[in-house]
Amino acid sequence: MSEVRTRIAPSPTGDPHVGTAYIALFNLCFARQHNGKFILRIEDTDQVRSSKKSEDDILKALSWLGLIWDEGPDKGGDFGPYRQSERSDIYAEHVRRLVKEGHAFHCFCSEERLTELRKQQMIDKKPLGYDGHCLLLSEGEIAENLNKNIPHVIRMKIPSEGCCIVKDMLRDDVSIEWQQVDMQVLMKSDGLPTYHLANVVDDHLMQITHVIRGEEWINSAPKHLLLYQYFGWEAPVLCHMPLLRNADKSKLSKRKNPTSIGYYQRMGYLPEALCNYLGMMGWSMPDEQEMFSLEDMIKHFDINRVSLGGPVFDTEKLDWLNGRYLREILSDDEFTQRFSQWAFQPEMLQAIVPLIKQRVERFTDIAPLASFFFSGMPTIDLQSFEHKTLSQDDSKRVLQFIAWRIEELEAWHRDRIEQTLMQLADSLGFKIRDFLFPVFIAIAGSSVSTSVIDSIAVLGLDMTRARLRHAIEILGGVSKKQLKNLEKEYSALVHQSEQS
RNA sequence: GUCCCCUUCGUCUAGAGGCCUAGGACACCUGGUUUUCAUCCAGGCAACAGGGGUUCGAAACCCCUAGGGGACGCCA
Repeated sequence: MSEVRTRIAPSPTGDPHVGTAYIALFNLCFARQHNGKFILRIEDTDQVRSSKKSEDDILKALSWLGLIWDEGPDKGGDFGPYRQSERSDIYAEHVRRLVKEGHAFHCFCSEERLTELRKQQMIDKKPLGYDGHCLLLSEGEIAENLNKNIPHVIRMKIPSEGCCIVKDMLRDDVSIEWQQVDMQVLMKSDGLPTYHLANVVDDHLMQITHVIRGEEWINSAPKHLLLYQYFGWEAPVLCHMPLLRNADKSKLSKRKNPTSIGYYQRMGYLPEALCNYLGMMGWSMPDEQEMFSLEDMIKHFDINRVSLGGPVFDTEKLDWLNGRYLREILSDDEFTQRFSQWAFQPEMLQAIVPLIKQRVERFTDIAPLASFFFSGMPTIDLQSFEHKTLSQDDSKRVLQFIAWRIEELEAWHRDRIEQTLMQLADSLGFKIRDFLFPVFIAIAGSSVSTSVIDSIAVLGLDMTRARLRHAIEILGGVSKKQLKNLEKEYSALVHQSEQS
């Protein structure tokens, strides 16, 4: 049998996600266990949302966790380039081939038509998907449309009947009717491929033998399998892992949980502890040992020990594990070293110094003033939020709106944050000073502190959101009913500001 | 709405028809150690979603029901 090759294929559209690390870990273990290779490929075909910054962050985060790849955009390999944006020609060529061989077709349908179509399908209680409108176009009409430069996409053809059997390493064969499968867009109107096409082409060209990915992909597996068939390629073995969950069992999301790897780094978790913890999500060592290194995991890895129930990503056990690493594994010297590495990161200090410099008279003033940058959640209670004009409900509302507002920011820059907060204060009709009061408490634990906007910029999205959420909980939390009302008010607010 | 997947203590899990009166761990509670606290140690609480089969025997295999989740984008 040929060499085992697995891959992780993150899309650089935000902060590095623990889910990415989770899937990377299992791909890495599987590959290593079979003396195979583990590949990192960047799926940046979404031109609008992808960024180089995010790509760099992902590479850094995975390295920090010790999840090292053998081939990737930064270290090359025999099957490059490993960044999909650099492989456009390859996809274009493959799409041409599919069209020529009659497996794919041009589609000139407008967005409006598609939206309308979906609406109608919903009413008719039919599966949602493309209706094959452009399939009826004659060659002449297609040529004419192309000549006129009408924007178009390429869609794949799907058998009209029968069903597709998806084999999976972890479960029984999954059978999905072709009628349920959409005529997926393979190439967007910007000429770039969609995930489905790029993924299949790359996995084949990069000789990936085992695709270990999240369960969310099961339903699109038929499309992928069909593409392999169209191309006449052998499909890799598929394996769909359970999804990491929020406490309410929904798919792990940043709205309900901190999901960025950077957050856990900043919260003072050791990479080996986080890695260990991810390893016990849906998997266990044969002897049920709970503390194990990446090497241990690779050595004893058995993909069949993956259990299918979606594990709740609950940090209580991570806390306990991390504590054990800290006090049982690290020697005093190592502890010292690791702690100073964590605490004295030049980047972080350089960001903080300008904020505190003008407020100190001695170095001893620094710790009390800046400790909140290095802490987890601030110690605050209901009394902390007492204010002469702002009620606790006001505070709660302000914090909730800010939490929602900042997650919509496309870039995390001080000025953007400031602008956003000012706008929000304005549209809520609060004085800036009053408006920022609960924010100070939530972020710094005190209203006597460095600029809260700069502090937010330094702390980052996930840490900020975690503190806002923490503060909201202290203020009594938000009931379902309240949440509904707040959401209503919020969307009205956003609507209003969009119009002005 | 349509389809797909999943279901063991609150949480992570063990369990491959008899070792199951269901084991371990976190959390929680109690006690001990400790000048305090933490650590550490000892103990306790706590689950096979429900119903029907198959079988001498079911947590495990099959069916139904319920619950949860996911997918249904020119996002990945």
